[in-house]
Amino acid sequence: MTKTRKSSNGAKRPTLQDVAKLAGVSTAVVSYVINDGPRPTSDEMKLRVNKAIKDLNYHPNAYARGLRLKRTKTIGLITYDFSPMSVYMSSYSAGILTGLTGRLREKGYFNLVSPMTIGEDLRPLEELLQSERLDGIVVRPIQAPPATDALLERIAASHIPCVCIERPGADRFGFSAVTYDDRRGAYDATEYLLSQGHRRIGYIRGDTRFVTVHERFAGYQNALRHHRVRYSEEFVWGEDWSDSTTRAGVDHLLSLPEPPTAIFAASDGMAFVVINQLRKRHISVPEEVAVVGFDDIEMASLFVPSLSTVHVPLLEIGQLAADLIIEQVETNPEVPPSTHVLPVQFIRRESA
Amino acid sequence: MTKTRKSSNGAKRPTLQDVAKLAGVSTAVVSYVINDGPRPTSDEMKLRVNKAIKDLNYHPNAYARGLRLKRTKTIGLITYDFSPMSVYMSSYSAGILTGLTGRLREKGYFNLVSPMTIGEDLRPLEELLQSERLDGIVVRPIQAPPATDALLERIAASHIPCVCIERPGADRFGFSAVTYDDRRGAYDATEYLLSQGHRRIGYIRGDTRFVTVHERFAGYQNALRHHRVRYSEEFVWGEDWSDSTTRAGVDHLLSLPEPPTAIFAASDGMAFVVINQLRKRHISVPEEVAVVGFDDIEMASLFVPSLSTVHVPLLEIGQLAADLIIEQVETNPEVPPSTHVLPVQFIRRESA
DNA sequence: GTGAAAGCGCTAACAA
DNA sequence: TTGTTAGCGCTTTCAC
Repeated sequence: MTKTRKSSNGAKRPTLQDVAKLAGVSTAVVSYVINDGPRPTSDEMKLRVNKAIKDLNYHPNAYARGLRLKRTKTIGLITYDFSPMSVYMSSYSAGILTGLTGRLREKGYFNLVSPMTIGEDLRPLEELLQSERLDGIVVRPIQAPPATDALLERIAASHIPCVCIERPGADRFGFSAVTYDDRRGAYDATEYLLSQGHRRIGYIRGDTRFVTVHERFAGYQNALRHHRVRYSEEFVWGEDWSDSTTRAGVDHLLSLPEPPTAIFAASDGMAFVVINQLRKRHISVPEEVAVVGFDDIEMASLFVPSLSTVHVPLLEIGQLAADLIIEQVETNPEVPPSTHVLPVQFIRRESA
Repeated sequence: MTKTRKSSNGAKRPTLQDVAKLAGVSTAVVSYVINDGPRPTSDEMKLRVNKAIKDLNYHPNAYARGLRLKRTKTIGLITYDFSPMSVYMSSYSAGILTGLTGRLREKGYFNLVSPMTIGEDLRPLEELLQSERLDGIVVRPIQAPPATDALLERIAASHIPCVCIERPGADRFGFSAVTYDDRRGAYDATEYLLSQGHRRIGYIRGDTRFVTVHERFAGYQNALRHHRVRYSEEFVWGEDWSDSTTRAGVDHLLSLPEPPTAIFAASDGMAFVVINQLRKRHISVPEEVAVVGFDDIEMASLFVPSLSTVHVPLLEIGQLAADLIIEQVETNPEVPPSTHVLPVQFIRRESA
């Protein structure tokens, strides 16, 4: 390979200078034409310049432009989870990511995914924030305000526009947020089970470090209370998402003198394990024990039996977050923060 | 607009100049200290400069540095799929992404995910390539060389180092590649079924536009041939991944005068649907019909019955791709392209 | 309408 | 060793 001009990349890319030279105009005019402003240009200039751009296959250098404009067309997605890479691993966040990346791209923005692990040193984050790489940030904190404050504090201190996804940050940060009504979803699912005549409903809770786990649990309790059905702590199980804990929960529930006739698992993933375990013990679903999940991930409709669950509009969450952050980045007079709570919907399938 | 501070972000970030001023040294020295070269500095300078950096909480502007060095510490991941966002949606690519992002991050690189849709206009890609945002590219083309040539052609023309994942590009591009031996995996899985006494093995193929689909199919055929078991076209079904096609395939196979005793689905997702459909028809798995899948996504071990399948080292694929692309970016004398074929492994579980 | 030129923040020659 | 300074490619003020 011949190494004529540039250090590593072979051919030198044309610059705005080259375009100007070829078109026989000044660099200013080229810039005006490209950006359609801020000064007007004659049609003839436009034509000449555009021809030169085509001929050279010229594309502006994003870094030069970024340096000058302090605008990078890049939005960071920061996740803050216990496992470094659960961003991708769960179908749940895959939905959010898909919505987010898609909408950003439509609007000409790039998406820099940066997964942070809870408890991890925040210095890499600091570096990312201060390096002026990002126009805006979408952050997905899964814990309640106190736990995520350190993270959000750093982001706030950076003065980079930020939108929270799933959980709002503490009010004082003034970040907009896109969340969904998981309490209501759990309420609806529980109410459905009650309407089917179930009076003893086991609840597999999930990792209690997640706020959403508390919200969903509250929905379950509210529904019971509202329908005057006795709530019993022995029906509730779980401190984490693990398969073993979930299976132990099923065993525990079945060992009760009056075992539940339905089990509400606070995530689809756990619901699958619950069904798995019930079947291992030769208990049919939904005939002997009904099971409902939460999230409506793709597999929910595929599973055998298909899973009754609460549909969370994951795609829409991502899209709305993209819209909000771009609005904030592009609007100079800061838009007042807003919190959007998206509705969820109970989906009845075979398992309950 | 007040020129003193910053345009949108309130406080102005400190620059290298500020550090130099505070430390009472020249900007060159600050740069030397930060980058530990290219000129030596005295320990006293190092101390003074580092103190100033701490005091100001200084972090270099990535875009200024990028403009100067032509190095952005950013690797693009370009996927080329039929659906715009299947990157995230499948557990399959989630595994690859996790490995890739994780390793890049460890080595101080950022990851810009850019999903391309097959048939889509390549102009956005062109823009990304020419805008000097990326140090390197990891591309995941799912089709065979001729179909992906246009895409790879553009990448090659940009002279940005590139590594192919899953499928190698045509030789002439000279890209390194990380792939896995899916033909062998299908061979092993088929051989296992044969060893269990199955002689009529249905094959659900998947979307034939994917190269991997052909590879896996070839493995199935090879195993049959090698063991002198009759291959019959009526045992093969499918032109896409859809649930309906898969279900129809099961119905078709069962309707044969001599229906298969085992079904090999070329992806775990389809295997789930196959089992689903078999159960709908009250056929027990694996007693009446054995089922094996391919990929070993997370759900495979969770499913009821747990799925016998071919384990693909998705994480390792991503990690190795990261290693290769960084090596290429950071090594000036171009490293010769290499193709790495990772081994796969048949995992026996309950379904077969 | 157009051109000249001053920087954005950084690195690395070139001087000292 | 350290300081001075010329750019990287772009936008935009200022002059014409």
